[in-house]
Amino acid sequence: MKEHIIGLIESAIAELKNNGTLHADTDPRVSVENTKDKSHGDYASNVALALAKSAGKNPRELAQLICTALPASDKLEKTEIAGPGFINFFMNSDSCFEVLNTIFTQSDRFGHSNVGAGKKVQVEFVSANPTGPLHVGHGRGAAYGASVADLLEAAGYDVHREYYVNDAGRQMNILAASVWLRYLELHGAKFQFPSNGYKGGYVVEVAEALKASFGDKFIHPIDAVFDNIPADEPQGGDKELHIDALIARCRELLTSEGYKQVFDQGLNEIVGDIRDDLAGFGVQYQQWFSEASLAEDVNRAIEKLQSAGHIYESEGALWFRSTDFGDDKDRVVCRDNGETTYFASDIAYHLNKFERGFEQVVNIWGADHHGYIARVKAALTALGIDENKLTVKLVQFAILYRGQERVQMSTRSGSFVTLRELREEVGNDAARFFYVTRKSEQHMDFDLELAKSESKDNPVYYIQYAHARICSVMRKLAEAEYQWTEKDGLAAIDALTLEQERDLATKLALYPEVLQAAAINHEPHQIANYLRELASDFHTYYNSNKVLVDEDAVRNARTALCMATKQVLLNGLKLLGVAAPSEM
RNA sequence: GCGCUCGUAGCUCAGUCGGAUAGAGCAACGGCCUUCUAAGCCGUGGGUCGUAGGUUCGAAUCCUACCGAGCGCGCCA
Repeated sequence: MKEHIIGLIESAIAELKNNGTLHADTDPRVSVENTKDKSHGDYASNVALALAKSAGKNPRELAQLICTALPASDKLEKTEIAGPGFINFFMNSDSCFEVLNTIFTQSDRFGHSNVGAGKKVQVEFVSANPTGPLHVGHGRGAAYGASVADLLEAAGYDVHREYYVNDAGRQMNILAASVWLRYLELHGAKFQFPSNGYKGGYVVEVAEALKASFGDKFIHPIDAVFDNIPADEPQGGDKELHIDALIARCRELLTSEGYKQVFDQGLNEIVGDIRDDLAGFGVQYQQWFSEASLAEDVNRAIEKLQSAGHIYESEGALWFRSTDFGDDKDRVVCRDNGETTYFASDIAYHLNKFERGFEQVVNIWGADHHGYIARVKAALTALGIDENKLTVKLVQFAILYRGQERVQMSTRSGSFVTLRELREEVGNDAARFFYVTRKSEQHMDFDLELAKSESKDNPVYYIQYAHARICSVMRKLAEAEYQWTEKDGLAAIDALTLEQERDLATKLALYPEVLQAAAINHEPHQIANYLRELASDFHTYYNSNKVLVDEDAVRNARTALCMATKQVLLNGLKLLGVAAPSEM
């Protein structure tokens, strides 16, 4: 419809150019927007305002000229000039309810588009270190990323969802050592657990699984384990040196084969747990990408940068001159001990992404990683890849409240609130919805009490209830032994004469546009807000008008409007990963 | 100190490409169940869009400076 109006205006402008009213070179993009106020019609355009200056006419006069030059349209009831020179377009009733036919025809694909044109896009999200269960902070990235991916798919992109598993590096070694020490405890060893080790209860569970799989295989006398290990922090030593020495001892005593078994036990148990957790949250991936599998790519990436002249050596380390590409400082890619850095892996990973043929890459990161964007983009540019193909979306942390009271989270103590606990407490639907109801870069307060409440305060229930109400009407319709088909409904569409019916249909017609904007801007909250408005319009209508009236035409038409609403609610909720219950 | 993300009603937040009188929900107050689910609906009040300049027909939106909040600034991941 909007395109239709743009077309009308464009041909009007073309005509004004022909008769010399407008300069031939004036070629502004025609802007048509949805009106906020119904008295302004259904659509409005500001072309006259935008062109007034170059045409040397006042805006209202020019608007009048454009209006007279508009070709006739059977979709419009009238046009008006208003305010400083806006042109308002009023749709006629038929074109207003055309959308019902479209919705029935396209059903679960209503709102989908092909703006993505099958472009391959990768969405990488969550990617939390597999050193422990996901906590509530990861939940927001999970809900957001999953919805963004679904939105892009609905917009015609070929979407690949990926989780980058940080299965290399020091943190994982600390986990392996922690698992092994807990395993020794299970076999009766007594000692002070390292202050920098992973202390969460899940480590003990992994140790138990290790014991179940391998029995006594990894037992060593505790004196041998702690012999000549530098003191831990509580004993006046350095906690980093202490844990590093324990890792080295672990490798030494278990040999590389045994160490790998312990390491893999931890990795697999925890990745498995994360995978189950996310699956329970309705979040699925096409691929779980292992950092460790990049080993060769890392060297290749560094060599590539080297041959392009972007690497130099200093203080025994290899540095990437990222300052040439807008970064604050140069970055080490290979340490003086010969080990490559995490950043080097990340360069390789991003190179790998583009080598796999993704035309667009979307990374969803916690806001604390924002300092990383510049260097990754610098690396891409240095590798000859257009940095604009990478979009990084930052997700701010959610602060949990229980009513007025802030819920404290502390990772160190191991007593943090896990995503799983959150899901069990408030339910998947409320959690998914609440996480995406605010724009991602906005700080968010997450009130557990509100998310749990089954009342009108809770927007999730409000929207779901609208869907359930329509399902209920359909059950009543069947009980009353009325017959209804989409065809009957569409045939009776003239019976929709109320203003509220028109408002509701107009809102339905807006959905494809909202979906497209939400997809392009990676903003699922637009869907959440839209659904709330749609539910509100529906409740208003439903409350003041009976659907199942005796008169066949009115009943059939209203039922059609309800069914169309039901479809759009369902489509929208699905994109947010929220269920659409048929009764509540 | 430098950088990133922000600052909109008492609270939580929308506000799309710069458009008309800045919107929702909650909270507050007042109404509506004999009727398809009251998990709902209707109404009222509530604003210096952090501050000060600038850009223009027009600024919550764009630019600059400042104030305030959070985060980041490692040969950790």
